[in-house]
Amino acid sequence: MDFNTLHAKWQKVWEEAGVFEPEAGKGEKFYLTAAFPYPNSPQHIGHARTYTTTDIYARYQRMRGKNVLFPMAFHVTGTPILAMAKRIEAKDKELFEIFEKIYGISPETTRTLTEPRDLVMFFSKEIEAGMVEMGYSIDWRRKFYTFDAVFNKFIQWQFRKLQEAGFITKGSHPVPWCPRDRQPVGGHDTQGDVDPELEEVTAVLFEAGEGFIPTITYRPETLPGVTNLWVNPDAEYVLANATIDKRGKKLYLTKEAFDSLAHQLTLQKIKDVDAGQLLKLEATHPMGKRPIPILPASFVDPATGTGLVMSVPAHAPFDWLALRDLGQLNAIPPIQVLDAPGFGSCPAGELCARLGVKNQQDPKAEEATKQLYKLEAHEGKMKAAPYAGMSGIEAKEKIREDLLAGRAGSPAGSAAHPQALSVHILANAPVFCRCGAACVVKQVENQWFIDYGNGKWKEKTREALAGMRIMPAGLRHDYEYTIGWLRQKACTRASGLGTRFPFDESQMIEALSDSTIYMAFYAIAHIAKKMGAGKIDDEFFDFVFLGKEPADKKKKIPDWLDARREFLYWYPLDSRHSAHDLVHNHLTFFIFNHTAIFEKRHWPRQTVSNGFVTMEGRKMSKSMGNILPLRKAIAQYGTDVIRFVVTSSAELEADSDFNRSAAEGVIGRLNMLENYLERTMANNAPTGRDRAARWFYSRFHSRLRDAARQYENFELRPLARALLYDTANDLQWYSRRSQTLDLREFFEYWTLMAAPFMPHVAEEFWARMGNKKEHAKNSPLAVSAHFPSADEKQIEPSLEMGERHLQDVMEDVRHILQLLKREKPASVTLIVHSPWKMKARALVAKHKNIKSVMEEAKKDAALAMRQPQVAQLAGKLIKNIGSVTGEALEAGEEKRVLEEAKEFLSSEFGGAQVVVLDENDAPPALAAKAANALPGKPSIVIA
RNA sequence: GCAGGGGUAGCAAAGCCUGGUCAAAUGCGCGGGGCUUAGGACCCCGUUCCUUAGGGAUUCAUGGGUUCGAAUCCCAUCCCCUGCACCA
Repeated sequence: MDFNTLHAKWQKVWEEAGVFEPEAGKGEKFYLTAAFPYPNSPQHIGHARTYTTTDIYARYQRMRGKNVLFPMAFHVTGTPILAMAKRIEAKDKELFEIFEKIYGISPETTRTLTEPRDLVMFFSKEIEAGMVEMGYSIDWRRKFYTFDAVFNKFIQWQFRKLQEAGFITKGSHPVPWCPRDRQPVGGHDTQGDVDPELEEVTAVLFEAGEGFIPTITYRPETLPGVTNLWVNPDAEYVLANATIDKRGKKLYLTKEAFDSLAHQLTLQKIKDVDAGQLLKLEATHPMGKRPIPILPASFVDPATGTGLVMSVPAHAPFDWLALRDLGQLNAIPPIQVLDAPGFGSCPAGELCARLGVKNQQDPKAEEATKQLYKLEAHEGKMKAAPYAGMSGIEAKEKIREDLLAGRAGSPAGSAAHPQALSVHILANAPVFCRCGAACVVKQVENQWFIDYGNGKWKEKTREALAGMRIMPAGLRHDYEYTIGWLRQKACTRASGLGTRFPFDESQMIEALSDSTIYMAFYAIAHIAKKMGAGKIDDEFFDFVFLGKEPADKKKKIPDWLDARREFLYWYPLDSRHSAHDLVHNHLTFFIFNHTAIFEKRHWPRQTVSNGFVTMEGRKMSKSMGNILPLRKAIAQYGTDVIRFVVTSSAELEADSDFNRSAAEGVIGRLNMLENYLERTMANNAPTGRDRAARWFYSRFHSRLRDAARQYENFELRPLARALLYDTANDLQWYSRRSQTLDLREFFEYWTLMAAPFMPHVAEEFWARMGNKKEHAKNSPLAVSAHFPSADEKQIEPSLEMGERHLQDVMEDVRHILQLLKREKPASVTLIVHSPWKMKARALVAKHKNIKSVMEEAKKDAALAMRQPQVAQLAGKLIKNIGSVTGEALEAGEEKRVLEEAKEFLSSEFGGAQVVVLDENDAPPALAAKAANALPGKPSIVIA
């Protein structure tokens, strides 16, 4: 089959028939959407997973007779496209290389894409073409871009609604920041695409000299154990005035720390301070007011934190090592704060000794630190009041709180000055901006938020969630958890494409905030586009989405009514699809915002999240260069093959793998099916339903029976397996077993069963079978045919069991031949057990112990007369009790199966004579053998 | 740290909820055979170890437990993966 001509051929037919352009109001609707793409590069096979899953569902629902709407648009909001355009303008070598090597875009083409809008149009066209080639049943009439003027109006309306509801707030907020570009940095702005990670830490303030020495720590709970502070003797320090809570406070910092922290604290330099001067000072412990000496240490990095470090030698291996290196361990004895199991009064020292850590430069010091932190956090018990008895983790939180409130160590709990500051750092520092500057943390003022922390809103969202179907079901917990911890979400940025923030037009609404209710916009997108942005205002949206009458009734022109009708018809959204990484943000925001804006009857009904796609078992990444662009894959393997592999090689929630051999396996089986179809259509195939044919149809119809449920529940992997692999194996067995080839009925049903997965192949098969169908309900096109239900009359479990029995017997015969090292036996005699053995088997299955079996056996004439044999048989059966509890072939059926298969068995065993006997009819010479026959296991005699 | 998922034969991956028919599906890989001038494709058989009659032994991260019986249930331990936001 030539897949490339196949998809073009049928897509044209579908387009002409307009099957993907549903009209509102026609019958029962089904509305589903998938997360729209961000067009900053062509899509790869990973993107195909979500869209194909969505499309399979759409096609299935269409075959259930629903009026299905599956629209698509482009999400151009945000900064990455701007950043990319800039890089192209700067002739960024790496980017040009990625475009050329991975996506096959020539440098000449790339060079022209310096305008963000051109970039968007270039890639969105590419993506759209790929989606069309994939056969997605999308209604493209509703396409839009999130920078379209009409869409801007819609989003501004949404934000005014949020504002009215009290969900928009303003405040300050820490962000990763490039001091040179004076812009926030995301992962796409950094060298090596590193995501800057923010972390909140505690800077403890020690009074010293003219002001305070701030030291940043992850372990405030060890503060009572501070014996000294560390200063890097080679670093340059400054004294700076910091404004904290509108009060000035003088802080000592390294120059590097000053430059970095100035972005999140209000700092003014007062003067330079020599490290030597600092070393002469003495600090005061914030909790006990005891004097703390200041000592030199080389391990202190001037660029990390404040460039000054507190020393807790009892619990921090580095501190202990540094003190030892200075020879000060005796002069400054460690102070124990936590009791840890297996350790004495100085865990850090003891651990360093155990691990043989040489000095503060030894890499093993790092390991010791990790080990000890982990142990003490969980199993450590605080010694000092008022924290005595708390674990390390509990104390950490408590002490931090007390320090920030200025009440640590003061029994009265009097809130004086804060004894510590909360500071953000880059946990994975150093991170460099593409411009080369090291990134810092900036406290952005006047930042706008959507307040997902609002309790009432959370409640409403939980209510919406409770009414939704979540696929896979296990993710419900994740949604609940996310709703719980969501707080204020920064919703604006200084730059980017998209929509201007209505309450501060200098700000742009960021990407996760303008994509929460756009599914409603699709419903009216084609009408809004026609009307134009100039004719659209808040009253329009109020009317269309909320049913609120405009002040001036004359505004309600037909377009308004049409839009309202479309919205009421399509909403609520029946199914929302995305990859599972969006559960924690987008999908939860989506539920939140629906409850904020829309009436309850318009809240969403379902979300479906799928895993990613790996390439030959490895994660796809630019750096590994193993990204397979979708359109390249289509050209190579064909649309339906990709659709099938990406959706069926793993459970919905797991990552699926795309690999050559899987794709080739699918192609091979499709070719085989096509081959069978040709033979079926050739009309000279011997028809008629022998035992093997009935077995085949029994199996097929039970699969078909399960298929509807599997489509509905996204059990695509087992469904796909049944559809292709198991069915192919059955076909092979059928054709090996039987002289007939009666597959017309199979193909009519199979084609429709496979159509959601492989619409092009299905359409082709459907057409080749002619326009008169003999079994399934006919329809001019498979795409709009009715999904068939199974013919349950053809499902015969005993037939399947019989065939299974035949295979078991064949396996046993083969095993024996192997042991005998024989290839061509002269004869194979199969001796079927006596009827009384079935009775005995039933008793064993019931009682599961010999004693009861024998008691029951006495009551049965046939068994009572041969008690010793019954006992022996029961003993044998009980040894393998599992095989007895299952169903067995009825009496007589076992022999019938073998009798009917004699000829087949003979040909399978090199023409041997095959004889089937009853145990009672066995000749005396075989009597001993015959006695071994068991239900389900005939005695086999090979000669 | 918090939350979630996982560790099964050479690899991938089912089975686990509802214990027994599980030496454990299926696909790939590998070995043998058939077909073929040969190769490929395709078909058949095999793929823990032992076994000249369909049998036996030891396996499902590790260690314990429950049970007549555990890959499946319970406890503990070790290891791996993902997300934790202002970023699409």
